[in-house]
Amino acid sequence: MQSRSPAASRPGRPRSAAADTAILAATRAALVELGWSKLTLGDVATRAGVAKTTLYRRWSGKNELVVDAVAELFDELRLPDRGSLAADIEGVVLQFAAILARPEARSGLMAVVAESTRDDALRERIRESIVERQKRLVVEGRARAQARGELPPETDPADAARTADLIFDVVAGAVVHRTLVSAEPADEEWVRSFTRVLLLGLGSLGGAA
Amino acid sequence: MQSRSPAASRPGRPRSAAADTAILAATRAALVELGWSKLTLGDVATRAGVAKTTLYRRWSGKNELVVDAVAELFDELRLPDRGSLAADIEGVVLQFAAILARPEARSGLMAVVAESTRDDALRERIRESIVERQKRLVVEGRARAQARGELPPETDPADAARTADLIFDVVAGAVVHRTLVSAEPADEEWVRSFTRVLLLGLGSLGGAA
Amino acid sequence: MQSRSPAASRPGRPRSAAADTAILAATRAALVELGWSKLTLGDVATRAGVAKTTLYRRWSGKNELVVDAVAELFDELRLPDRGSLAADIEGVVLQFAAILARPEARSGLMAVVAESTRDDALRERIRESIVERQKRLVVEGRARAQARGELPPETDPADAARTADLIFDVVAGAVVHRTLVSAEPADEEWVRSFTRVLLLGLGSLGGAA
Amino acid sequence: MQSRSPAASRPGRPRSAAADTAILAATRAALVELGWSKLTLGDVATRAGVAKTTLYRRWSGKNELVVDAVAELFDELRLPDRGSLAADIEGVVLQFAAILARPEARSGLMAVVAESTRDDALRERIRESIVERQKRLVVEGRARAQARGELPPETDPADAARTADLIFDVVAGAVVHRTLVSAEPADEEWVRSFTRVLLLGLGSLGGAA
DNA sequence: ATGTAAACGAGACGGTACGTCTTGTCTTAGT
DNA sequence: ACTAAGACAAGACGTACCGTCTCGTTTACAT
Repeated sequence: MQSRSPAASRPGRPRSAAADTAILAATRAALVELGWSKLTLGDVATRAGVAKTTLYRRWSGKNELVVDAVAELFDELRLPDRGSLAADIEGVVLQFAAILARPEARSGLMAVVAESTRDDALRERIRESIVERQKRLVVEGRARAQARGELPPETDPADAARTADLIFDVVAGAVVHRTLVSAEPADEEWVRSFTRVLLLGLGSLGGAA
Repeated sequence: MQSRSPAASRPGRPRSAAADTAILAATRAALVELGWSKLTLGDVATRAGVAKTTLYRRWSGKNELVVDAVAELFDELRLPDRGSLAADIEGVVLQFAAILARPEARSGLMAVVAESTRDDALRERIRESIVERQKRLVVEGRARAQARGELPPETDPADAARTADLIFDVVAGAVVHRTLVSAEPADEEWVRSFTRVLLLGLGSLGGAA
Repeated sequence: MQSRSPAASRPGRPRSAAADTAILAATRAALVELGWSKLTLGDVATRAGVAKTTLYRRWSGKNELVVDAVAELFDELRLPDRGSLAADIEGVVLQFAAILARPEARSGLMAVVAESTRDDALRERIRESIVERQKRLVVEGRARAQARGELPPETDPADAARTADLIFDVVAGAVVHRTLVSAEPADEEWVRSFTRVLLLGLGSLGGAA
Repeated sequence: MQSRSPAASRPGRPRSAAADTAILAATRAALVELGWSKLTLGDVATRAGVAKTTLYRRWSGKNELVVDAVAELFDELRLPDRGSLAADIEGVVLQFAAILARPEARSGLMAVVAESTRDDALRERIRESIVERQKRLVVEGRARAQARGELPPETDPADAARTADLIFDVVAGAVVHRTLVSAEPADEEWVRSFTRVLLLGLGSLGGAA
């Protein structure tokens, strides 16, 4: 969705707000049924009850459309306050895994990431709409853990940012890899093991599971 | 590449061994120039100096072809013996990051993973050709660390397998996410930080970088 | 060319009228250069400056297209009034022979007739577009000869139709066979001999040529 | 079938005589089932229990093969002695019509004639194998009619040849056009009408049918 | 009996065209 | 100015045949 400057009352028939919603919903439905590679913009337009022209007027192509359709899914994520850092991490990872279990996310997310390796504008759009937007969970979680005394307060803000990035890559990467590449469920047992490694390191795995 | 039963001398003209090599090389070249979504099998055939039919006789489609072309890249990975578990991990992660920095891997790998979310046969092929094949690095690395006394020996073999899977998901996932999603280089500094978290846990990050 | 019901203003962009003309002309040009069997629809589309889809939207295949392209050639035929039945026949047969001497007619006509032996819809299309349309020449010629008193008026209309069919088969068949099978020119001398046989019968051939 | 110079015992394995027979029969069977345009040499080879190479060793392509396969059909034609020229003509025309009613002849004959408009070697082959070979019927029929006194003896041999060609074109052309273009049966009634016109001319049609 | 040479079956090969599909643009008429 | 509908140019898709080739095997004749 490209922002229209002041959205001030421009001449002519205004754009239908309902169309945007219908198109994004139709995109997700098509992702579920067909997957990314068999999804066609003509089909999405038909499902949304909209002409292809309308669709192209608002998005420049399939990739941008899918990014927007998928990005909405991740806005559901909430950081629960379960009383401890470990419990908080487990909670948010399980939510993340649940989203990745939905076919519209599975197929769409990896596809646009793949496309973004050759399209800088697309990569920036993904970063804005998905990555940076969810990084808030790491920042909040760490602040809460520091308040509880579970983690030391950081000194250098640049260092803090670098650390947040690292944690985000480790957490998101592990869940995505488990779910999409290894194709195994990120269930409660796995999440507990993962959280222990994250907090204590590999050495902690020696003892009881 | 599908295994021909015993390759026993069947009647008719035998398949050209050179064609396989040429096709896979052409596929990688096309991935570099065009990326996955603009790669066409007709173009690959032309680059390889081969007819489209020859290509379809050996691979059932673009996805299978790209899996094979990309899988060969990861066979270069070696587990160096650098004297400590941390150093070994850093070494192999840097190699992995170097492969993911190559455009033929970046574009191809995520795309086939995306496709595999809707194609079980493809997912199995990826697992066989890439995931399980490289999991050897985790197994070897752990054995070496246990020999050094850096990690406790495992007792339950089922548990050992589960742990290897977890480590693989964490390592591979983090590097892939850093490289392709966050689109930041997995350079020596990042690899050191990552390895420290992996071995010691989040708490270790408080002190000096 | 399939008639669109009332061609009433249907929604959407109307079909380009220029495309039809360009396609049929391109088809004839391709018949001249390549002949029927090497004519490809992709090539016709390119020559006409039109996409293949546009072509397939209007014709169901090569045969239908060639029938339409060839049929237009025969619409040039005119029945001259040369004062006698013999002279009229000679005139129209020479025109017919001249058309069959053109490569776009030679190659196309026989080919679609051959195809029509296994395709009833195609046969009907040929009959409508070519055969029945030119049968007018026989009907007009006979009426004129009857007006001159050269032929007796017919009594039974069904019999008249049967006779017109017979004459058409004899005339068209002889010229086609001479031109395409025997591959000899249907020149003035031949046409004179043929007309004499047609009017007077084989016995008339005994005397002077 | 290209004649091998002296067929003298050349070295090496001799060509299988059975293969020729099987291939021509398979060609006719394929013409019946598929028609000319869908007949493929690979399919003919399979039907004949023969490799494609064997087929190409003997015929240079589809057209040559079909000419040979169809030519054999016309060798069945016999000139009956029914006592009068009219009866003789009717007899042989009915035989000719019967052959053209068979699907292997219908589809194949016109197709190769169409192809021959752009291939001089093919036209010559058709003339040799089919046209000139059956022209004997005209020559014999005329000789018999002259012996009976129904036709005057010819004086100029060149003129006689020209007349035989004309008659052949008229008879063969009319039957082919009736059968394949008009797609009406050349039944006894039609043959009687046609023979009357041929012998007596158009004027004879005025009276009773 | 052995050697030589061509024909044989099988099927892979480089090509070309097929008819369909999707893309992104364009042109109409209707709102 | 916006919409729905659909035609348009472009070009990839995966399949089918083409006619050629490369195999290993078979069949004849001439030593």
